[in-house]
Amino acid sequence: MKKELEKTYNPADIEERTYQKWLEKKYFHAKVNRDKKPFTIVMPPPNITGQLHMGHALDNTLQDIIIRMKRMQGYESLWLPGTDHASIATEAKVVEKIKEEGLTKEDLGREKFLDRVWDWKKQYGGRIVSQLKKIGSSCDWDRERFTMDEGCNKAVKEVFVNLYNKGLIYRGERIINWCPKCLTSISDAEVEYEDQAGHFWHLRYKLSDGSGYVNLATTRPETLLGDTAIAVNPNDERYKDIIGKTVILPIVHREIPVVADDYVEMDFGTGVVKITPAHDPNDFEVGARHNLPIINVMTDDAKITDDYPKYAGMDRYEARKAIVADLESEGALVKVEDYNHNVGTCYRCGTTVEPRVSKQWFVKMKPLAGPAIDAVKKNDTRFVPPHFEKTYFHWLENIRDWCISRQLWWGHQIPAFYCDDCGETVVTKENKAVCPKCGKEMRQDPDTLDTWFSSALWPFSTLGWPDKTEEMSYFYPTNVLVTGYDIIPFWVMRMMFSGLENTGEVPFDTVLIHGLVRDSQGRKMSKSLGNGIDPLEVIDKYGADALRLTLVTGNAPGNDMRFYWERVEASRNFANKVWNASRFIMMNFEKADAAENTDVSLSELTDADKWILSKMNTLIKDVTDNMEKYELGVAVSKLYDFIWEEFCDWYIEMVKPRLYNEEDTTKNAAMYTLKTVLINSLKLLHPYMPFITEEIFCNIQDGEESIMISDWPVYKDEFNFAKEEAAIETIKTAVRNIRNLRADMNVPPSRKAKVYVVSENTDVQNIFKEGMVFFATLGYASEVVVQSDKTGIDNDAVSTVIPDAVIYMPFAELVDIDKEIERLKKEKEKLTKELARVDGMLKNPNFVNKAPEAKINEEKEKQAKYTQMMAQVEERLKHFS
RNA sequence: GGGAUCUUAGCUCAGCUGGGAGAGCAUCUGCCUUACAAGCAGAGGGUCAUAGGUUCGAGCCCUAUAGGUCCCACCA
Repeated sequence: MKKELEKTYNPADIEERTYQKWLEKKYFHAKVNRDKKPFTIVMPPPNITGQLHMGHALDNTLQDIIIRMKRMQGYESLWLPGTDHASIATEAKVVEKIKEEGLTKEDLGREKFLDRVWDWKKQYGGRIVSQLKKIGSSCDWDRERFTMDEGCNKAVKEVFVNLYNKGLIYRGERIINWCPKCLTSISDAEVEYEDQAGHFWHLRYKLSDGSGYVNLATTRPETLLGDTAIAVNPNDERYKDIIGKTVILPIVHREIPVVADDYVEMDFGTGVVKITPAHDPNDFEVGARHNLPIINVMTDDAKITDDYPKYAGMDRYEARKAIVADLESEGALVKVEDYNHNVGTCYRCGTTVEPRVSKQWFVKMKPLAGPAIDAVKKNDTRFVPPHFEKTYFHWLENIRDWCISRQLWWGHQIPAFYCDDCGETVVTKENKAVCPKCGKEMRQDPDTLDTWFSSALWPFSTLGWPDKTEEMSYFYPTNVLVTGYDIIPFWVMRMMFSGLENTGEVPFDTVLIHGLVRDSQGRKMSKSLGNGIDPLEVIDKYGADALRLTLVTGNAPGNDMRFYWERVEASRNFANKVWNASRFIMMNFEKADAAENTDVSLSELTDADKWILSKMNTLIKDVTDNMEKYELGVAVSKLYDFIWEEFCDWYIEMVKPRLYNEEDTTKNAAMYTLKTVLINSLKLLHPYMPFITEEIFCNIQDGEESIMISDWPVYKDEFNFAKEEAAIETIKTAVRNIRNLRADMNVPPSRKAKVYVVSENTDVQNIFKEGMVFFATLGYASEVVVQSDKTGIDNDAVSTVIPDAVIYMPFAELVDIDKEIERLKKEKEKLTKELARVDGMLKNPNFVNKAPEAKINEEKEKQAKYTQMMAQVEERLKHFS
């Protein structure tokens, strides 16, 4: 035993110093060690632009809990950290920054701009990393990676070339989602739809042959400039005769055909749709089916092109107004309705995306999706909780090709080269290419890859792939991936098919899904609402352990949770409880230093010692089981209850008289038990609350240098004491009943009472004779008498019935007969109800015939117990009536 | 339109493969008992959304209904 602990737990100074110690000792570092089984978690890399938020705190706490347990269980445990280059977000940040200097990307040029981004990364990219350390993350920082480092770049090129050679990556002119603010294409998954109030403009088109007009409606009149047809349903009787005719497009006065296509819904609007293949994905497909021309009417930043001088340079919304006005003056506008519709927005900046036809690179998804679906169907990878595999299947089964090229500079440049002379394309891992046809030096595609392309390779690129490294063969496939359900389509899915395609194996055997941390009103935490809670603020106020505990208690995997300061307070209180229990134990060790480290044989243990050791033994088993099933919340609540209730409120209270009594001969046994239970509890708790457990462990256990590298507790048969457990539970019931009686009668603790225990059962008598001392300390008894009948007990004494015994307390002047009768009646009522239930079951022939025998016996025992207690209660009642 | 998920104490949520309804906070009562008032001892509070079904037995399994949340698709 070293030094005395402070009266309350103060996390601030302890956390910093403890984390430093762990780092110095290299406890987080994992090596290839063929003598041990590996356990691997690869951290979802936070964006370098990011600041730690509650989502990160939750995600990393879960990972840390798992990896710390596995490390203690003796696995070679690797938690590999890293950060993501976040192309759009980072590029936007740096563009913003150079704007302050009056510069644009183009002013600087690609190379200099990228230098600036790397500078930015150097300066701010580590911020999130140091924040991760604050919550106690035990990752192997020696292996920290970055999605744009050399190794990742090598992996990216390898994959790109492989997929290209297999025909799974292709370049094509397609309609894609374009963000006019970020000035890049984005993938389908990166578009977020939101309901927006808009209008429905009803227009009138004149048939070219002068035979009449056709009415149609649109939410985007400005795209009319690019219309190349109108369409009707082939089965629509109303329009049968105009199919194949042409109409005059208003304003533009272009002659465009009327085509028939199943895509058009007869029941919606007028049943006629204008077709703009260049600016609507559905129209694009209609256009493809009917060989319609594609007319792009907008520039990169969503302004009308110079092809339409009247509107040139106007952005889409200005142009809309101008065109609507012109339609009206031309007499082509029939009416305007209010209309709500879903609009796609860029998930990064919120700008309305503009569907646009352009030449991009795509990954052909169908052939890759199949194996990814099968792997989960075969349970090679399983989801926790399992129902998220449905989300996963849903996405993969309906997947479309993945647009992977981005018109950005920050990212992995596409390893494709073009010949400006002959148009030849070469895809290669080399940094240069010469045209195989005309020998000319080729120009590399200026675009970069979707950030998620490199993230998809993260579980193996970080382990050295494509090289055949030791790490790769030892740590891969990884064990568990921890992430939020919102990331399944972006990332989990893509890692799955990338892993299978490139390594032939699933990248992880388990996907542990968690929910979102919301504010106290259930809203998503967001910058715009200003309702976010900074985890670092929580750590400052209450400590990292309290934050971690708050994030994992009372929450089932995959469910969202609400953040309440009150919950953090409760966690902090628990930390303090653990602290003080430890303090109590250490104080007693100091007093009795001779007793310290004395080996105690099992025969010296009292019933109370055996009871708590037995409980602890069960706890070890349960907590380990729950944790291995990733039921982290369930596990920690069992721990919490055990430590607070069983250990602190019962065992420590029971053991006090032994510690305070100089003569007591079982003191060693008590000390041994206190220490054993405390150490084991601390170990089980360590993954959840690493700092406080380390601090206490190191103070109490001078031999070992860290709880982090100590052994995980295991269940031991010799600590299984069923009989003693039952005995102490009987004592606890009796004590609780006595306290109840006293509280009912408002007897202050200062007023002690003589307690009689009457039982005919000698086993029960012995239990109470052994446990007499507990009645004095826990039940405020002045004297305890155990006897087999009521001799010498005042008949008016208050009483309480427990199985096989009646407890009497003579409080002559305090007894309120009416109250006593009321209480007994309540007890009777309760027993009557229980008996009715048990009797009902046992009288039911179906139950007796069909229920398992163990269950029937259990009910029979209860029946006997309740019947016996009922008789006692009735006898007491008879006396008073 | 399709799918997922939720509905349990005043509030926020647990409840693992079906076998006597739980926690934290809040409320009420009594305690500064030499580890802890960030504490101790007690109390009250629930037709487990509704209606059926399966079962000896349902908060848990099945079906339908209502309400909430989320995801996907989308009618131009």
